[in-house]
Amino acid sequence: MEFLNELNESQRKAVEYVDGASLVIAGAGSGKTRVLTYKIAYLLKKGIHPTSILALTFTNKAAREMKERIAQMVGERTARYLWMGTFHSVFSRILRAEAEKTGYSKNFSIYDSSDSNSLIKSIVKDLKIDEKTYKAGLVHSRISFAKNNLITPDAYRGNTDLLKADMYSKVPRIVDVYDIYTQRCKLADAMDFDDLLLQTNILFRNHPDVLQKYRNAFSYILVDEYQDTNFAQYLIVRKLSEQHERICVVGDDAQSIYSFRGANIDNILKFKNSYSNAQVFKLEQNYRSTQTIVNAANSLIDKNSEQIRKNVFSEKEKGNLIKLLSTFTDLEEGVVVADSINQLRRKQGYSYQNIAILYRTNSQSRVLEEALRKKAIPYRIYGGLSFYQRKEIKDVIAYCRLINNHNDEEAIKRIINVPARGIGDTTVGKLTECAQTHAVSIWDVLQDMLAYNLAVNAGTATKLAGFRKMISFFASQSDSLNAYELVMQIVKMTGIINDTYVDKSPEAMSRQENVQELLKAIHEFCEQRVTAGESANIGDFLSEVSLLTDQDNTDDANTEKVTMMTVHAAKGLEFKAVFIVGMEEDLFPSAYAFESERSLEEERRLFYVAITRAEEQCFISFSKSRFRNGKTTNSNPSRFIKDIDPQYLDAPEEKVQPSWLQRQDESFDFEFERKSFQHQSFSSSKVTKPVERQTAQKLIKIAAREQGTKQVVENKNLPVGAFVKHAVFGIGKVLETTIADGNEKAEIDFGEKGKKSLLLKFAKLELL
DNA sequence: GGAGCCCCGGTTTTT
DNA sequence: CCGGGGCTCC
Repeated sequence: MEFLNELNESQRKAVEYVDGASLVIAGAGSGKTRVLTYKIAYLLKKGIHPTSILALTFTNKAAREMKERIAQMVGERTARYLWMGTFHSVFSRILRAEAEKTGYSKNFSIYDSSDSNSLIKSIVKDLKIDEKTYKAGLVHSRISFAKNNLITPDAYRGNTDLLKADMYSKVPRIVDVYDIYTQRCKLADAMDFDDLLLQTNILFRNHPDVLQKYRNAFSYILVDEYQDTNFAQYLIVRKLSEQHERICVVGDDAQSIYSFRGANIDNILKFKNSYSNAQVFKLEQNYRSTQTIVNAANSLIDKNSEQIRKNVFSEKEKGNLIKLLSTFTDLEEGVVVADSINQLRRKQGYSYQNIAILYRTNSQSRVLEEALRKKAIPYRIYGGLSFYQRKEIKDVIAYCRLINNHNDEEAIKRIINVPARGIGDTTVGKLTECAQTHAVSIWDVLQDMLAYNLAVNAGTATKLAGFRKMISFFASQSDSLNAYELVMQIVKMTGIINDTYVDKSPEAMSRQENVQELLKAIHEFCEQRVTAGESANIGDFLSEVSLLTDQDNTDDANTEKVTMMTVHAAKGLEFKAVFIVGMEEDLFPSAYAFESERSLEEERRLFYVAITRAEEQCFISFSKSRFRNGKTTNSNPSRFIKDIDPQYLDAPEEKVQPSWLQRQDESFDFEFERKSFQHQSFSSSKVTKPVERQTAQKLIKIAAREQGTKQVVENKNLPVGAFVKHAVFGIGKVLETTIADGNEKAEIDFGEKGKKSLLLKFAKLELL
């Protein structure tokens, strides 16, 4: 097996150990995926049958890429039989296969988060409890937490800790919502994402024979990104592997950034508690980044208390220092980043696709976009609304779901009046209520409206019957037509396709394109399945598409464009140059992270992930003010900057403060005082005074001193409506203030002297 | 039942 | 600033 020579010693050891449980701690850029793929190839070459290998990942993309690499090593004909996929897709397959033991049908629908939220919302409404207190997102995250910890509604009711916690949080009825939510999902023959794991656990618990079957089937189990597993996932893996303990988990505790989604870092930290004989392998050589970047990242993560200590090192060149970029406004930040990108291209020959801009929140992308656009720098933004979350796409999918599973409540509610066919909210409300009282699905009510005493007038009844017949007709076709042919019929007959042709507005055009795109995707899906000799009906399509996100949209990933994404989305990727922007208190770390040391440490890991994306150059920028939620707020450099050993940082020469910023301080005195009166604590030096030259150390000291000071000045702009006095124009009223190219401008009405647009850095205005 | 206005609230998000 | 949801008016 000469391919093992392509590995370094620790990688090779990790690959060759197959006799028992092992934990591979893989530092950033240390060849984690390589170890996994080689290990699978190694097992296959040792004669293990591909169907006995279960490899679990967190994204479809990771699974697909790994499968491709393995196919290259051992051949496609072998690789295709591997059980490789996301937790959710693998276990949804098993749940469908074992449907008669689960209480769900094999055609069960999968509710995505928005389906879950909308169902929760309707339940909260039904229970007549306050919708503001019981916000769908909040309730969903609690339900999700419960499910991830295998706490059923009954167990929840018996758990005094949870009940108390809910009482203190003033949401004591969460448990009722959870209970009803579970019933409604069941009635709709639908599982949400968390159910796929919960129900798998329940299946294994209630049916030891089934568990045993899969234990025997999977003689080797591998788990990628183990630091991101939750309890439900941990237990599935544990149950499947506890007899033979031929399990290998790979991950990096330093890159655990999904605890808000239920991931439990303890799973990796305490792996040895579950598998006491486990061998631990550490991959510590980083092949991605320069020494400076690796060392800087190490010095940062060293500040976390909860971690598995490791010594990540790089043998690449030392490389440039991490450059700190300090600006006064977020607009200026955009300009500086754009300029630096141009410089990287000119002086170092980087191309756009070598460069990424990473931020903490999606909303930061806007200003950056504008700055790049102004300098004609091409970019591509990842994240935001995914393809499958777009309305028109979800509508079409909802038709498919309803045809496949008539009881799917969220699907029927979604499309019963799309395109508009005169079945409004009132009617849907009646239908839902009627279904509730008889404990049946909405579809059941439609089947026999008279028997269920549905109180609608004759016209509405006709429309409902028409809808029901249409869905039944599609369903009757679903055996003879493949997914593509059926969806084609749907979009034509329902008028969805015509709906998108109503006008030539950009929105309508885009919807049209999206539907076409979907049709194309379904077409490809069908062709692939047919080539592989598999069926390609609507159910086959749905079971794939429900667990698909467009993270793996590779359409123009290799084009000449700068990548812009959140740090979360950047995990696993690498770029020659990385800009981490908005490194400010309350933004990164997020203001939400201050509740606990744990969440603060997670933010630090997030920053660690960001830095370690860089191969050669890393830039960290922060701004002294930022436009957020409609307001300009002042901000201080992130505490995390001072966590990095200053010897790896190149701090900026502080520019002389522009006069407009200084005078702004004065003009805002009254606003300043009002606020500081309200909040007792404030420091008078909100803005760093001009400094000729600041070393990294000094700057970091300032960061240290300023962090923790609550912001009191909210609006740096001249207040609209204020009266000002100008040396030449006299007294005027402020109509509007804007910031263009980092310069604050004000539109001021000077009465008979007319309206003037003035740059505040030049106009000597006195606030009256 | 549907279009247009007002008010509120606003992290991250592999499935 | 922005989108979503609730409300009003046709």
